[in-house]
Amino acid sequence: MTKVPSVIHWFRLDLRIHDNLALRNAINEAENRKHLLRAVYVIDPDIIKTKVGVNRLKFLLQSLQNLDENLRKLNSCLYVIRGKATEELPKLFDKWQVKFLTTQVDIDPEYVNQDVIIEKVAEEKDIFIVKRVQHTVFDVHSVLKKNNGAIPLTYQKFLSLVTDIQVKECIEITKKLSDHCKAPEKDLKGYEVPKLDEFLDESALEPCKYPGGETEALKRLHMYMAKKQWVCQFEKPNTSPNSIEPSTTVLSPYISHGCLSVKLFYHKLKEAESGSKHSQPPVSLMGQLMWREFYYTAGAGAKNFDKMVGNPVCTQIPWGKNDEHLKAWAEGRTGYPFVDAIMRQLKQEGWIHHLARHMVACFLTRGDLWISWEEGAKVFEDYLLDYDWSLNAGNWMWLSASAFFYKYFRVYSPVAFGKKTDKEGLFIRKYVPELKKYPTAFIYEPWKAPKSVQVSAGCIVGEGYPKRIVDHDKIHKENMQKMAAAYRANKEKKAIKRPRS
DNA sequence: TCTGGCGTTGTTCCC
DNA sequence: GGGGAACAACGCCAG
Repeated sequence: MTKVPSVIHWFRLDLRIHDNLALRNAINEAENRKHLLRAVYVIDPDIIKTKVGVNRLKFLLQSLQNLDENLRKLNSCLYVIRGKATEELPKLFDKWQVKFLTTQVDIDPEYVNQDVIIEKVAEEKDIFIVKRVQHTVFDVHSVLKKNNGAIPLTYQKFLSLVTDIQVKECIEITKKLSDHCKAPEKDLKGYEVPKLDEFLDESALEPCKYPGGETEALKRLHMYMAKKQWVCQFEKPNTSPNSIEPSTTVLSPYISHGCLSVKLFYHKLKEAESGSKHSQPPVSLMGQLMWREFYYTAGAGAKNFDKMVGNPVCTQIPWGKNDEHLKAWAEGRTGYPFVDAIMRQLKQEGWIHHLARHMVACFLTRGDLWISWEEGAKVFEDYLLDYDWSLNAGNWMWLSASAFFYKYFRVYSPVAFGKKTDKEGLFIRKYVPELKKYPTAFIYEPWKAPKSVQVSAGCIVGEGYPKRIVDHDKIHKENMQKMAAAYRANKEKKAIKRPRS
């Protein structure tokens, strides 16, 4: 057992040293008490096998590696604990004589449940815990309180709640940790940052398009914020879902892992916008950030936000089950080239444009396949680098017209939608290479190509590329009727619940 | 209690 | 090819 007691900062979704108040609190506490600072991250090897896809795992490990490098600049380092937080941390509380623990506030039930257990253990062991809101711009619980505990159900309503809230300045850690607060190097044994090959075979992975880490995050942020005019003119609906290079910032994976502070992003946007005419929420870049806050607020306020049943904001829809269709969708072989290209980009690169998410989410749920949004959310959880509990559930509910958005008759066409921004089908040609020689006239609808054209393009529909698993023109109309019926049933149920007095 | 305005990002047809 | 209207199938919220 160590003689000198310890202060822990438990990193979770705040894999950075900039604007990390909880980390600064831990450092200051260690200095004042003359304790050792232990910066820890807990990684559960089992979760990796089930929920986190290989690309996201790689991103996470790169972020941890970079975090360790940045901590070393502060005369500290990162301990990576293998196992479950609720089992491993209590052991370390004893081993390291922990007196003080800091961490960030999270709303993902997985973290919330962990917190309950850890806080109980900490209380028994007389460990003081400090939690800081630093994964959202606003404290979502105080936003809910401001709305009398009700969940804001529209974006505009949410904006009206936060418009007069003063956002605090970012904080920096300017002083290095004193040598006497630095834990001995030998303590690190067994807690080193994992190399990729500890968890996966790197050779099986695609080249890394978006490397993880705080350093990369800040580089990316500054690159975009330097383009003041671009920032001020940004309007999301005018960006392209199917450009070969992303038409938006791709800061999302860095934000979801906390490599980038949302508060820093907020202030940088304010700075870029100040003194210039600029676009406004919901379509502006600031508007994008506010969408995130909106979903976080809803996710914190609603029970079972990531499920249909027992979720107060979610319309109950009798989705069907079709594992073959689900699999075809997830693997990018629905027979609709635009849908398949998007799903293959997602699987390969871990990121797709927001409107591309609209396209495939609508297709899976109310548009074509009539499969529950919960199934789609699970696939996204696996594949997305920027997976985020509340955003994922919120957006899936939006697209399936289960909550927040109700115009279910607006269905994305898997043929027409992509053409608006990519007539030639370059995006399809890249991600569905078996169709790359198809003439432009048939690139979105290869089944319409005469056999001779299919032969000369080197790919027969039904052999080299799948036949359509559904007929969109027919099925989307049937699904609209089902949506109408589900809405009617929901309305009747509500009327029974709240009878006229 | 009722009503009209409005909501980040639809499609298709027609001029 | 760009813009506007028809299509017909919405719920939330402020007044």
